[in-house]
Amino acid sequence: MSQEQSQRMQSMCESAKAHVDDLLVMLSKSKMLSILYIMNCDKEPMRFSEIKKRVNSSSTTVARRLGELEDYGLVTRTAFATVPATVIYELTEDAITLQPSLESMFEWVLNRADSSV
Amino acid sequence: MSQEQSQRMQSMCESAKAHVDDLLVMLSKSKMLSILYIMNCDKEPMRFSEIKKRVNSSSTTVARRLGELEDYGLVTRTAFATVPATVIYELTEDAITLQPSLESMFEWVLNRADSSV
DNA sequence: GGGACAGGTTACAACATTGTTACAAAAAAA
DNA sequence: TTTTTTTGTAACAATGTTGTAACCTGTCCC
Repeated sequence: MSQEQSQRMQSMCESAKAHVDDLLVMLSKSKMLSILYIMNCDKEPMRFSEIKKRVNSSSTTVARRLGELEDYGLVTRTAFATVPATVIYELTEDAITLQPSLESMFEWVLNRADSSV
Repeated sequence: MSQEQSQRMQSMCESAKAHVDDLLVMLSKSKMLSILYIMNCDKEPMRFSEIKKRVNSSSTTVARRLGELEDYGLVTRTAFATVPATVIYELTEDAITLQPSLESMFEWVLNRADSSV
């Protein structure tokens, strides 16, 4: 890492602690990163049941996480009055800017997994 | 994102789920991201008490998290037989290759924190 | 009327995690 | 001799989180 980056990191570390903490707590909730992960994999809008199936969790937890993501402005929820109901979730622009980080994180995991097999 | 990258992402999403999941579960534990964050900010080896103070948590939790990070090969623990004891923690080479991802994640967090003030 | 379906919500019991308290070790200082 | 310090660990009560089961809405189909 360059000196310049290092300094930026330094100053980043000194400020905005509370907000950072909030976000870290949110991202630390169970299935949260998984949801962002799978929505990141498959860029299409995704239905509730699809998300639930993919992260392998209960309706309750998935609903809770999606609600939190919506509150934080990371996903949008759109309901269609079809029969039966159709609700789709999409990452917001904001969430999409997080993609590169997640992606390189997952790549790191995979490289690691490869060399440890 | 390019088509090629998208395809890479796709194939990543189909394999090695277990490993990714392991990492996500580990990173989701309380204070885990915070610990990596502060160790990332301040690249020097860090003492137990310093980490504890910075993440504002109990000895028990900090010890648990550091143990998990050590098990996972992301930090090394070095004890010196001084009086009183001195123990330092450092990110491993492996963790350092993960830094750019975490760093950009933290940057994303900070940008968001800023704009929500 | 009675399903069936998607997409939830609510209540609650089961389970997991956290912090607190007590304790330990070792040597130097008071 | 007692205190002080750092770095933990063990036990356990308090707290937080999860999944389960039940229920709900709205509409189409039989």
